[in-house]
Amino acid sequence: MHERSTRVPKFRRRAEARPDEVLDAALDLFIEQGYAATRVEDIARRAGLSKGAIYLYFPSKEAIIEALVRRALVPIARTALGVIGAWEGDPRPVIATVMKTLATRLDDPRVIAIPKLVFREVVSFPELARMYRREVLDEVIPMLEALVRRGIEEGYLRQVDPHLTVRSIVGPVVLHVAMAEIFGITPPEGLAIDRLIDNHLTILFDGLGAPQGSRQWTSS
Amino acid sequence: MHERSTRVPKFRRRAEARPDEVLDAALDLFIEQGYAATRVEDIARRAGLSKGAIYLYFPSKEAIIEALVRRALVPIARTALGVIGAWEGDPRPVIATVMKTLATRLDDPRVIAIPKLVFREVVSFPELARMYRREVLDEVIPMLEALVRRGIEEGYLRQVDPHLTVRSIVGPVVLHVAMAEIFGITPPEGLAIDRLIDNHLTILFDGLGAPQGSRQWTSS
DNA sequence: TGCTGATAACCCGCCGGTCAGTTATAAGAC
DNA sequence: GTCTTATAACTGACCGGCGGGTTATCAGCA
Repeated sequence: MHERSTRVPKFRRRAEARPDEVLDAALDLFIEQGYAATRVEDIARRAGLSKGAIYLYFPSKEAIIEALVRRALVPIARTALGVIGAWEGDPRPVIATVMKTLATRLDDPRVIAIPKLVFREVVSFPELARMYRREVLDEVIPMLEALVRRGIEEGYLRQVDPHLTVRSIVGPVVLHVAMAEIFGITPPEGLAIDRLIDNHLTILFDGLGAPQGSRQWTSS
Repeated sequence: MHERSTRVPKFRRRAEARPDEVLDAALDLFIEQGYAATRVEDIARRAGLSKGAIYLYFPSKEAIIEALVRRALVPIARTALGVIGAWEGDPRPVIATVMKTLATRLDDPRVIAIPKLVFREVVSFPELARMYRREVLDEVIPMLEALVRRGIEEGYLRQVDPHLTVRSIVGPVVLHVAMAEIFGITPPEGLAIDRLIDNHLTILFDGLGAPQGSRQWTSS
């Protein structure tokens, strides 16, 4: 990651790049050891600074984790918006695409780290959960709900509760990642998230029940 | 030591009950404020003790959380074992029963608190995750897998990957509870976990797609 | 010479853990 | 009963380190 050269220029960059470097270092350490166990001094060292310098850019340790989550939210929300927006006809291909996109993104340790952080620290910092809900969930969930609702109205989908059905769509992926992350429980062949998605979409669209005119929804 | 009485109470004020009382108090506080933010003194006060007395029963703060999780695991594992064991024929009714049982149990704040604790503290105490995996997951998951596998072999279920399919079965319930717990996102009518299960089982068994031949335009 | 980014020693409140001392309980002795 | 004795159960003051946050000072640059 960081190369530590012996001839290190004392005053390197302009101050503009510093905050992001601090956040990068903090994210690494929060992933490794969690928020409470990470000292500000650790963050400073990894960012190539002294502890005091941290406080030139952030007023407190808590401000670091908030800025970290806030910074991560921007691209997530932006990505999600584009995909679903305008769509006519059968919503199933859209669902399949969204799932694959989601799976790909969650495969990145530095992406999955954010919801993990939010979850772990939510008791100490409720503001994190509010941010995450406002910026991500309140954008994505209603969109998926609307997608399901329209699919029902247009006769493509069975009569189900759109709100609850969103859980049936994304729940398995979340659980898959969570089990791998926390307990190290993965399929014999590794994470195999693509295979999970395929398996799940088959069940989701056509049901677990007996074979009857099954279809393949894998697009790759 | 001189012991002569067949009556068990050797010398007690309340020593026998103390460890459990301490664990109860600790669970309450861990739920409210998390492990790191809870002082041993807090636990002692709520249990009606002084801090020093805690260390008569537990060697360290970490031992408290371990004992807490361990105590919770016994009934969980025991419950799960009985349900699935011997079953012939269509596995779908068993799955439905298991799901409803799971949902009911997770509705209890003091039950759901345990996996939440494990998840939050897993970075600091990997032993928690190992315990949880060994005592709960490694018991339940293979059983569900075997259920699915037999269902396939006997022609009741579609050809799917049994391992991955377990995620499609329980994932939505986990996500439902997690969203409610962390972000306060619930259906308009409240948690409605029974309705979630019904909706999910419909999709799981029969698929999200409209029933064959009934792909109709909106029928009121 | 003055400004800025950065430092390292310092301060101090917090909390896990300890321990000498105190109190409650029970069993004999009478 | 009640006095004595033994000890389990418990207390609360204390310690030590740890880590978040501060500040006096410096080093480079124009």
